[in-house]
Amino acid sequence: MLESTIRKGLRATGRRMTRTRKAVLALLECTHQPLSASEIFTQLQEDHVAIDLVTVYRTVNVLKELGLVVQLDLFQEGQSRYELKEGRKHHHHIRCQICGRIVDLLLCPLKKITRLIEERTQFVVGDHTLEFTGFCPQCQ
Amino acid sequence: MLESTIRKGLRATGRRMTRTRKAVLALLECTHQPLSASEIFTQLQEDHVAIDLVTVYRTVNVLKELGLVVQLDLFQEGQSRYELKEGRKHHHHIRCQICGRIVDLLLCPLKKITRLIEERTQFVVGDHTLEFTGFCPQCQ
DNA sequence: TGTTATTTGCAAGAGACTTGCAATAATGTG
DNA sequence: CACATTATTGCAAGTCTCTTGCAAATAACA
Repeated sequence: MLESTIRKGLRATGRRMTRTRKAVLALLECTHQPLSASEIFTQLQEDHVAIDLVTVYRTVNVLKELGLVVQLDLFQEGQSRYELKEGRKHHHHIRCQICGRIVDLLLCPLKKITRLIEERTQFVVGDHTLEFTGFCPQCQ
Repeated sequence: MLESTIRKGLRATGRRMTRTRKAVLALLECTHQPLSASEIFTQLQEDHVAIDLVTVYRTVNVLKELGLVVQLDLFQEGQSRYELKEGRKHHHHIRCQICGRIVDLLLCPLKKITRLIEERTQFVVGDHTLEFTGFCPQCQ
């Protein structure tokens, strides 16, 4: 996404475009895997971007609030991952239990299910998580 | 489940039936919500059962290894919950965002989806999580 | 009842994430 | 462009969930 557009989004909520926010956005933009905070931290260090892990956490939270980034909680990983939204459709993931690779599943089969659940439970369904684990072609 | 059956399962792996294991099992048996370790701890304290939080963690892990208990990681809760398996079918949950109440969804709509994912990704699919949040009838 | 190995409680540690605060840097104004 | 203002950063320390080490307690079984 255009930096100026993001800058406007930040300004609209009284925030500023900073060196570190640019760096995190750029990293998420060129990475095709959802990254954890510590992975973002490590990768930026390798890229010689000075940033603190605390700032990574604060940055992904801001980007999440702005709706630029989605937070994923994958199956028993014990940490969150973040990926750029960038106009992408809501989707789910499968993670290889061996190598940890995460692949997007370009579908969400839950629309009918959601309606069924609302009928049966009388809940108003908000959000859902659906994540798979398994063995990828290389690790089988 | 019968205590003697569980005792046999424990013995078969060189383990023992203890006061604390009985207490955790009994609590899970009479509770109709998946409980977190700290909830188990607090509830047992109120019931005047002397137990350490560490022992709760160790106990639920043993019961999980024996296949007596299922570990749930609900949507962005930051803690695991445990519920008795007791011959119950695989199922999912919905949690109220306001009051935290958890309701069982007595269905799993993912068999066809799993096959579709295996075809498309060439993964061998192992496990999955599917959890919903929303607003329960009382909190709407 | 006694022997032995498992289990427990306590203290301490690990890992993910948050908060307080002073120093730093982005903004937009003159 | 320089300045004043206010958000942001880095550091230290704290929180929370969960794990590990170890000596003392207890279950199992002869």
